[in-house]
Amino acid sequence: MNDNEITAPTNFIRQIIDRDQASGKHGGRVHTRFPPEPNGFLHIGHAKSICLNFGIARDYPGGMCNLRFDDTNPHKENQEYVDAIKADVRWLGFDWEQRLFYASDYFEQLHGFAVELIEKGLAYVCDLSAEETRRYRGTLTEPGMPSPYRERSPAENLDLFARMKAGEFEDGARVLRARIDMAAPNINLRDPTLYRIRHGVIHHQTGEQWCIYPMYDFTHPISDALEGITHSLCTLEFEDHRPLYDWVLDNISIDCHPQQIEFSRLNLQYTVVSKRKLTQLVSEGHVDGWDDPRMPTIAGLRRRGYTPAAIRTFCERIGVTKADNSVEMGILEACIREDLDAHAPRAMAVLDPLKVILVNYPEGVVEELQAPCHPKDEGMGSRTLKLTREIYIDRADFREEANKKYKRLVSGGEVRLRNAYVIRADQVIRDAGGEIVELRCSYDPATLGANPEGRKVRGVIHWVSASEGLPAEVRLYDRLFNNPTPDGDRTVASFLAHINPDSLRVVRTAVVEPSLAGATPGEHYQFEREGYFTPDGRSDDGRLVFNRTVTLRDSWARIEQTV
RNA sequence: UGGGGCGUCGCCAAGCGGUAAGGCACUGGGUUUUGAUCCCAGCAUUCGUAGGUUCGAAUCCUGCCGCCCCAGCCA
Repeated sequence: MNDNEITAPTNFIRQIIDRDQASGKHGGRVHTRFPPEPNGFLHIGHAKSICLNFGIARDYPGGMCNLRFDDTNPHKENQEYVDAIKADVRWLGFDWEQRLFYASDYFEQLHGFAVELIEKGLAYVCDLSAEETRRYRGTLTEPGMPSPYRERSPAENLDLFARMKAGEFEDGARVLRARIDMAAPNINLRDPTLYRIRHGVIHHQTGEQWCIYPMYDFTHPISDALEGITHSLCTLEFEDHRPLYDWVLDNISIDCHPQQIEFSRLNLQYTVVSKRKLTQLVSEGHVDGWDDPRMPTIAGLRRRGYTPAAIRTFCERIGVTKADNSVEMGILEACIREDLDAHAPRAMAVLDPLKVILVNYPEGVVEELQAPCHPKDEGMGSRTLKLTREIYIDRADFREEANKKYKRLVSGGEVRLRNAYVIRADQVIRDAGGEIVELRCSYDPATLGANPEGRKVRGVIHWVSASEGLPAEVRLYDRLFNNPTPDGDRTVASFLAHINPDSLRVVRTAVVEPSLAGATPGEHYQFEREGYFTPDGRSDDGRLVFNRTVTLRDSWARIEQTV
């Protein structure tokens, strides 16, 4: 393989499409769709589907991808979710152009196809209760029993279905069912429900126009066909539904038959990617909302400081297969570090301040120093640092004694202040309790942009002026769960048992360099030696607030443990 | 014990009968005013397993084992 060759995304679905293109299937068209149900926020698993569907549309000549809300269950859905989903898809960098659809756009047509099935004797109105229906369905190993209403005439079914639509029956009193095979080994084919009655709900798109709502298995294939979808991509759990998808299209008068292809959903370690569980985290207050930076939602990742490019890279890296998977967080983290390392301007922030007085530095002087915003990208310009007699360094960057592996400040030792001078620790000041409260250091005026002669400094540490620095609140996030598969543990009652109590640490004492005064949400910074951070508005008392996106890789952490 | 899927390095994943890509992680070494980045090197005689077909099998066939999904008037 050539060095410069970029491996284009390849997966079994694209291979199928390649073959279809070669054979002229679908007239050479490639048309996909992303069909979320607006009953929650999009999460990283949806991002995989979005990147797959929109990515295919982008990469094939004339390819298109629709955004379609699968809104057939008004009970759980609402406009807030519709709006959030649209915003998230756009933010991820994808465009459905003029093709924004709702399954509810097709309610009239769907109804017409249901009537057609009834007329053909392929659907019937069933009066069994939900409970009875379940009993009649049989089990995984035993065939079901035909409903007593299965042999109703088309005329009677037509009449009953019309009255269902007219609102004559209560919720649950009757349903419309496909008439397929009650003994089918595939349970989905045992006369599945096509329509149910739902009174008193206001659908976010159709209001109170309907009191009967079509089921997914009936709606989805028809919606796909109506939109001219060529490849209908969905997750593995729908594999068993494919015969039904095909049955619907084979038995109604429609001239398009998309191909359903299933792929495995994403499982991300140390989190949950199930809308039900994410909803529970939000509704029970375990997190602050759908956009809590610990959530694997698109909104949460955005607020955490993830970029669309990083998420897209991630989706490309994890690939698309039919194998069950459990993706390590490390892959997602590597993607965001890669993006931010190249694009985030650098800054200095001290999270756990320890005051340092530069005893030989003049009082009252504010020295302006220029520092590059990026060590490798001069185009990113520079910012002004302000050095004063009193500064802060991080408590972890000083030790009274340490072996040679410790490359920071030690008593009597020298270290460089990043982008500034070399200093030497001369004296440690303690409070009554013996805790170190201040360091007296001397700086070497000859070391600005130059190494000291004849000596070697141990390392480089970051700092912020005590008087010129800005107070800030920094939120340090960790994994939301302390178990790699919180929802796969059958020994606990609920995945909630694995919530990490330390997933959020709020640091209110941080001080950041003055150039960050105008930092705004949506920006990304690398706080040197600390990690990547993104502004998150202001605290109640007006302090800057930063969310930690991800730490820097830290090989010292490992070394330190072995010392 | 019905039906549908899946099993290639710690994780993800190429491979599609010609003799195991790549990424993440990990381990060494180099550069470095971020213990970051970057660079260089190492990291599956083996593809769930047992047979078979073949000059040749991760790729084809058969058996076995393991894991996932399905009994909503959810999607």
